[in-house]
Amino acid sequence: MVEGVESAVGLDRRVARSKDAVLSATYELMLEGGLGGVSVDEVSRRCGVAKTTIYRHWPSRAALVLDACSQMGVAAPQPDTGSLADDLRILVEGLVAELGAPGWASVLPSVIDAAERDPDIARAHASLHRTLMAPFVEAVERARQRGEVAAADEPADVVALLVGPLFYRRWFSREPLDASFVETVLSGMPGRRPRDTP
Amino acid sequence: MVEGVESAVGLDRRVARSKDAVLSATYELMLEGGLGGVSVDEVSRRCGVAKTTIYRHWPSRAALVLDACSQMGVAAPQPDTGSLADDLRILVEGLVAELGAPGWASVLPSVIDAAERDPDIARAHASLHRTLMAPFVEAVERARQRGEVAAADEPADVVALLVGPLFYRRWFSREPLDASFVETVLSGMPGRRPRDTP
DNA sequence: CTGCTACGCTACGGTTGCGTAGCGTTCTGC
DNA sequence: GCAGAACGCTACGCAACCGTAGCGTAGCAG
Repeated sequence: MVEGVESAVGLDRRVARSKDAVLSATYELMLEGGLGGVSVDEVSRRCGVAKTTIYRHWPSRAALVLDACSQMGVAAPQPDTGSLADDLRILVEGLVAELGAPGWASVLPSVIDAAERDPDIARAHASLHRTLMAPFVEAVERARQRGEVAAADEPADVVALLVGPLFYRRWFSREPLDASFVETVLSGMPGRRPRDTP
Repeated sequence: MVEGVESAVGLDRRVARSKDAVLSATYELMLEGGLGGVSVDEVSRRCGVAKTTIYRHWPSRAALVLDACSQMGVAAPQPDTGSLADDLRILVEGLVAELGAPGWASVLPSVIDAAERDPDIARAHASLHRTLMAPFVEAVERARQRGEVAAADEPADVVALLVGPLFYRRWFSREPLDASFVETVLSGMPGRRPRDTP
């Protein structure tokens, strides 16, 4: 990693193989026990890569967790139907599916908790959050340029009103995220009539 | 705790004193490091109560944490102005203040994370959540009986639309919870005209 | 083919934490 | 006062985890 000659890309396949295995096992452990559930010994046991090798690639447990953390979320594809309501419906349905599946959704609380006290994790969380929410913000931005949303409305605010209730249901109230609730949330968005006058 | 004769209420002041000190220190440690930041040794060190004494009152670390957890939130006073908008404004401003202060707001992510995998914590979280949100639900219920809210609207849904964005800002997007955002959230509630036609 | 590099293995040392045991002391309720 | 409960103290045993060292082996690049 420091040699400066051969580390141009990834000349040694052994390195790539080890790193992949380690990161996979780390991610798997995160799913099971949150960030705190990751231990280097257990990662080593799981993926068959020796602990010494792990420490050859990451200087500490924190660095490993942070690395796995940073590669977590995948942005949803950007919809572009020309209608904000339709774009948001697509995005929300994707998000709801993600929230119900065992993936980053089950790790995020742990990340948020850690971010409360660890600046490095806070940075990773910010980046992850940006990635996940970018399509939402972009959809609102475009709608604003089309005049579908008032110029005074901050896209970030609109997104908060939309996804806030979804996150709330998933983690805070732990009520089901059913279709009817999704409808209720969507019907409060700009470009639609308010939900008490349908 | 098992004697059955003297433990009627709290006959021995020593017990009350120890328990109070231990629970206080436990709560303090929670504020600093979340549920995972609580260790029996550290609690003992902090409050000056011997570790053996702690184990005389709680069978395990988990039981202690759970106990401290259960005594966490305090319900806001129930407003009753006769207007849903005003009631909600009062409640929301109280909640925003709480979210900005170092109290249960900084521990909740940790509780949520633990609840994801620990049924006992999940129960404590459900109870805590009920306590914190009860005034909101009650306010909406009353408004519904006054006809201010459509009978078809579930109070829990209305509350989710209201507080979801606040929680989202506090923990997920980590943007400031300023007055203008609070206004944006409040203006989307029933009994008010939608925010794009002021 | 050869030399370098990554790797696995074993074995540490140190820390932290859980939960228990035994004993002497102090406080409390009666 | 007095018996008994609660407490503090010290000292354990055990497990998990972090991070390091040394050595021999296997695989890669040239």
